[in-house]
Amino acid sequence: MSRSTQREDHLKALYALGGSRDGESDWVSTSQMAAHLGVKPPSVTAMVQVLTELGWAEHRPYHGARLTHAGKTLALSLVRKHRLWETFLVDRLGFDWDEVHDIAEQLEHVDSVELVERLDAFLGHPTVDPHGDPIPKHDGTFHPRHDAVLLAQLEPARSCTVTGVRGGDDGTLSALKKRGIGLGSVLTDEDISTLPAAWLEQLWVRPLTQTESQEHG
Amino acid sequence: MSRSTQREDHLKALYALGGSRDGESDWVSTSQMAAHLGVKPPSVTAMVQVLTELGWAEHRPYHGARLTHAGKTLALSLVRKHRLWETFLVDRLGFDWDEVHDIAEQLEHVDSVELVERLDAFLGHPTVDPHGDPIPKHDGTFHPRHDAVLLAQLEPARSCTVTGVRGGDDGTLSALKKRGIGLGSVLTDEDISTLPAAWLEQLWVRPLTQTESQEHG
DNA sequence: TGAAAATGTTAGGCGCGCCTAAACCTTGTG
DNA sequence: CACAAGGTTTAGGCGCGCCTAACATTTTCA
Repeated sequence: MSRSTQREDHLKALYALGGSRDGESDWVSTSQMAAHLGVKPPSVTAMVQVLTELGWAEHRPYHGARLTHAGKTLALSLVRKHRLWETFLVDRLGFDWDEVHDIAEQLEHVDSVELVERLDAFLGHPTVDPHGDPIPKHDGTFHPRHDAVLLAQLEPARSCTVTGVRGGDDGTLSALKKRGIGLGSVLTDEDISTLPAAWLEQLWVRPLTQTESQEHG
Repeated sequence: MSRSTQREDHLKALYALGGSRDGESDWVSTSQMAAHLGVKPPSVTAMVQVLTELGWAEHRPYHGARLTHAGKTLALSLVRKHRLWETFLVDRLGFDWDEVHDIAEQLEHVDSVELVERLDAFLGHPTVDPHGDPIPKHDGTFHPRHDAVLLAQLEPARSCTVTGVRGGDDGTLSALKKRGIGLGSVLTDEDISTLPAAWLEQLWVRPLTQTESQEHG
């Protein structure tokens, strides 16, 4: 890996585990990060110290680390790259959505601003990736996830359409694929009751309007 | 860089400097490789020893190294990846041919057989890259460079069309671009006499037929 | 509240790829 | 044919990211 690949991965972990809020990022423990990255905690401590020196994170020993504003900007640019590549792999190369994560992981570390911007244009400036996750724009802002709620929060006896998958490890994705569930799939009340409970917290959905429901009645 | 990126780079250097022949590869000195790779000779010696243990190269101490058959197969698959990515960057993303080498260099180390094959299909199974260099097929064979000769070998007073650039460092490529020379450019006898002498050994061309010449008369 | 358990950091060591310096061929020439 | 000159390999050391073991702090709960 290039000198900075590991830094980038730690930055992304910090973002993934604590950085989602609009305002400040949450404090994240080094063991959380270690688990996420497949590495032991002392390695994370060392790396977090490097990130701190670079001005990308703050570290409160024994309490955790979080991104600075600069770090968050950088993390967003990595997320952007990752999601653009996933979009390319699925939309243009025909991969299934559960096959692209590892490849995108590698592609995202390719260092060229020009490449990202041209890829974005080539793909038609997409706003969501194949898992329904929003793609940050060049300036770090998002197209927000409009009407979507987690399936668990959906009002009872309501049909809905799938707009995204939270977390999105390849195992879950391929299980979803096996049941024929993808972006845009419509789930009726009955469908929902047969789903594994774990998925209730993972599926982003948009409630269907009356008229839409009737079309699928 | 991933653990094997360096191995791959040494393999490619070995191929680039000595492995072009159809039969056996030529012996290449460690200093040649070092210069090519931008490292010092002792580093190359160490790496060549690793490649030897892996069965990808042979090493005659104080004389040089060369690829084994297995090593050559691997090197060809790297060349294939590199040229497919260059094709993608130029044909699909609209890069100029002198901008793509460094990016392709990074992309080529992405590890996924499936990715390469899908990229190949997406590009329509191209046989030459944007510099006119042939793209090895999956099985390691080439579409040979049919009628092409080096410009230096062109019979006098003959017009020709450019089919490739040998070597192809970005400096030469951008100089060619500045003079409006690209793949498919037609060079008349007069054009040729005004070119820098160095280019005579770098440009692959195909002589024009009588009829073709008249069209450009 | 104060010890045990859980969590986090520091110390020290390892592999990898790189370097410089020193020892080692090979080759070309007197 | 010996020896100087040049290129090549071996020796030894460094930075980076990772590990385990030992030490420090926070948290939990009797």
